[in-house]
Amino acid sequence: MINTSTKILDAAQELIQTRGYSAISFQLIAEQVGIRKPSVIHHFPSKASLGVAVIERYRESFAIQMRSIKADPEKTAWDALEFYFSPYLAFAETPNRVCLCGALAGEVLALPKEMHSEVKDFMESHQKWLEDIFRTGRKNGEFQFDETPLRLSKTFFSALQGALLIKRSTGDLSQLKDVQKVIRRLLR
Amino acid sequence: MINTSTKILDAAQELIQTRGYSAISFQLIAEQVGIRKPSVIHHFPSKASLGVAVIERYRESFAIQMRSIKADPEKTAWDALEFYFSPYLAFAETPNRVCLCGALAGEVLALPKEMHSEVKDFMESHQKWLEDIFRTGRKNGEFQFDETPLRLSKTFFSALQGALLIKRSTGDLSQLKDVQKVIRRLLR
DNA sequence: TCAAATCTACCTACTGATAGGTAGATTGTA
DNA sequence: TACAATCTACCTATCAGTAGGTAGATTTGA
Repeated sequence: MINTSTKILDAAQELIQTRGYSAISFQLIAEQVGIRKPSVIHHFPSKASLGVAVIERYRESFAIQMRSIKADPEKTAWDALEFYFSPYLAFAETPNRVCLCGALAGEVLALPKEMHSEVKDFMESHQKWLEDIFRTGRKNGEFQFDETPLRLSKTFFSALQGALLIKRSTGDLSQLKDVQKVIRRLLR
Repeated sequence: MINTSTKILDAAQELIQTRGYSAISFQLIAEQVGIRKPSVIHHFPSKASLGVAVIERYRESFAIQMRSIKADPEKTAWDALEFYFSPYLAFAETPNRVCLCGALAGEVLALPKEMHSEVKDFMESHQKWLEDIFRTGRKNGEFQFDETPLRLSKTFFSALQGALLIKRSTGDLSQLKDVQKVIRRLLR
């Protein structure tokens, strides 16, 4: 049996990823979970605290998976890259769904201050992971490229986030698939 | 003397680019322009009609400039690319400002239906322009690349839109500058 | 061991603020 | 004088959040 707090976090995360933080409300989340609005507020006393909880859980689950990939000596840089690609593809399969932090970045000015640094840290840590994958892959001969790993990670992270954004308005899944294809080919 | 309708469109566009469509209101726009809320509604009878007007004006001004570049036989593919880059840089100089359609794509589900196809058409026409620049540039020997112009345009358009999005949350202008740098180097 | 105290989860009913939008009077100008 | 632009005053819906309370499980202490 999954508890109410988790149900609220699940509902809030999905709603933020599909509709955005400004567009969601305690009322909407309560309806999804099947309880009343003040009961949601009982678990998360403000919209800001709910937002922070959603983003912290999201970052943590990403971080755990990335750490386990990096710790595994069996995994190649290609494995790590494909692993990094996989959640983007999963999001793109759901209509209108983007990366949580991509959704939040789109409306930072409408966000409570407590969430700003969470979004910023998310962006920076993802770019660091990618940079690390590129650096390691080139060092061990898996990847070939002329750019610096830093600039390359910025470009390709931008492209992945942008692809989800664009796919949301065109409905065309190939936006993301083609971006991932191009990234793979530019590394060979 | 610039007329009230134009002032309203200017204010609405800037507010959408910095805060998003959901976050703006007739009240806020009225304050920026220096009139009362019902006076704004006199010019644009609904929020949806204002949104559509903003995006149509934006698309048209972009289209006019792109047509003039393409019609000019003096202009090289590099010129066209640098011209295409310039508004992104201009947006990035203003804190929190992104491409209008990037901002709108981030919240399509919160948008009135009339605006959906406008955003979609914007995305598709921008990718077509880029594809055309890449195809022409390769044909006349200015650019070298192995990918198809279509996939390359999707990737780089994604990267430009994504860079603005990310820059908004990190505040780091180099996100966009590095992406443009990488694109230039990958074409040589 | 049994009852009082406390905690958790949820409820109904409300507040004040703000949203988009309307009705109708007033003002400025050609 | 006629019309567009602007105004004040208002509407209803919805927002985040509060007040005050109920039901039932858990903990505490004589």
